[in-house]
Amino acid sequence: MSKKAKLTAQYIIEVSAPIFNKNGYAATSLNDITKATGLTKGAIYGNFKNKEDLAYESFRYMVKALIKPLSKHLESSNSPIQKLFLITDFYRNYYPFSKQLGGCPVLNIGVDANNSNSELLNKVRDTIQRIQDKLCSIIENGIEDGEISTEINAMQYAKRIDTIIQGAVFMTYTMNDEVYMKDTMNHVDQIITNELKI
Amino acid sequence: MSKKAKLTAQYIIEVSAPIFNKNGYAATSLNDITKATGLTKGAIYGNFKNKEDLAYESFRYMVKALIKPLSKHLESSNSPIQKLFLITDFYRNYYPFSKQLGGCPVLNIGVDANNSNSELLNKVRDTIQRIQDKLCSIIENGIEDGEISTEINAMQYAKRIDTIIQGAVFMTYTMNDEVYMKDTMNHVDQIITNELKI
DNA sequence: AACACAATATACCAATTGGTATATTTTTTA
DNA sequence: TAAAAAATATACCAATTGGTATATTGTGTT
Repeated sequence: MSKKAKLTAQYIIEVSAPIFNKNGYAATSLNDITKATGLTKGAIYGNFKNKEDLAYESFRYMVKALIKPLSKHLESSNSPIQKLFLITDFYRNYYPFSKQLGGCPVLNIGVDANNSNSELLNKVRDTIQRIQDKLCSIIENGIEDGEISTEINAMQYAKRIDTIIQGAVFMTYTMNDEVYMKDTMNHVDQIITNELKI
Repeated sequence: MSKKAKLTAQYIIEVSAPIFNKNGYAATSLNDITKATGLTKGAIYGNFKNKEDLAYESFRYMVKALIKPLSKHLESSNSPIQKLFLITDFYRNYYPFSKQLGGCPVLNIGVDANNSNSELLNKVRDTIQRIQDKLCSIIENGIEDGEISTEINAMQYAKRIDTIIQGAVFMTYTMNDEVYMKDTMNHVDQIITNELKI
């Protein structure tokens, strides 16, 4: 793949990702993609094996565009407890942020690919696992640092918090009401304060 | 519409509903429906205006099939606090129960219809609203009966609990792991016991 | 049983689907 | 700057899409 081709491939991904994210796999046609990119099928199929391959790469790109700002946001503090509060802080603004990417890829593609047995579903699962592992290690660090109670099952709370956040994402989008996100993040803060924090 | 036609219409709905629920609107073709029902397009379009109309009626049916058993389950007790525990009890078995209907219609159709501006999306929103209203009135009854603290904002907690439950549904399905549902319901029980109950 | 009417099946429609073989253009290398 | 190679555009494919007009079958009424 030449320098040029790499750039076009990247360009196609960046344009296609929000479309797949918004509409789902089946509801996104090659015509949607050629229209949006201004390229032809020749360019698309020259750079991607097929529609599924492009959807897969689009999801990978979307997750990166989501995780990077979150990771950066977490750098503002070294305290595990503060990092947890930074997570709820990040998600308080997640609706407008993710909307500009066509929605939450984990939620949208997770549901969309659920009955497909595709590589896409595996990638979504892998993404969720990574997020929970990251959360888990923050909690574990908090236990080591003496900020978080030793009684706490780190992975259990990582899963819980992630589950609650995803519920808030679903509700916020479906009801088109940010109150769900804001109030749910207040609730997660309560959990951090009352159950995790020593 | 004759007695016969009403039966076929109902039959078409019952067969189509799990298909729409599993695959989503765009990924479900008329061919899928004619194959599954053993009927022809003539029969489908004789009983429904178009594909969207059938999807709409399918969702309505799916919600009924979901809400009725829940309502029945709640009749086991008159105590509002016990009713709340009966809800988490119901959702502890929700994965196998809803799987047989092709998944959770609120989650699946909610995400699927989100960028469609369709009547379907309005119906999903309406369904969520109804569930939360029901939850809210249980909490309000609990406050009146002196089982639940008067400090509690009933609607706020109704939304919170519903949000958490939907998160659990998403996680359970996407990760194909009932642990999410079981642990999340334990967490909701904690909220009921520690925050709502007097 | 015969008629009228409703319900379903058949046969078709244009438009769109994902994908490909080939022609043309652009980029890279020598 | 030519030649080689790679990337993109064009033109096409069979299959499928949602939907409809019409023919056929089934049902209820008298």
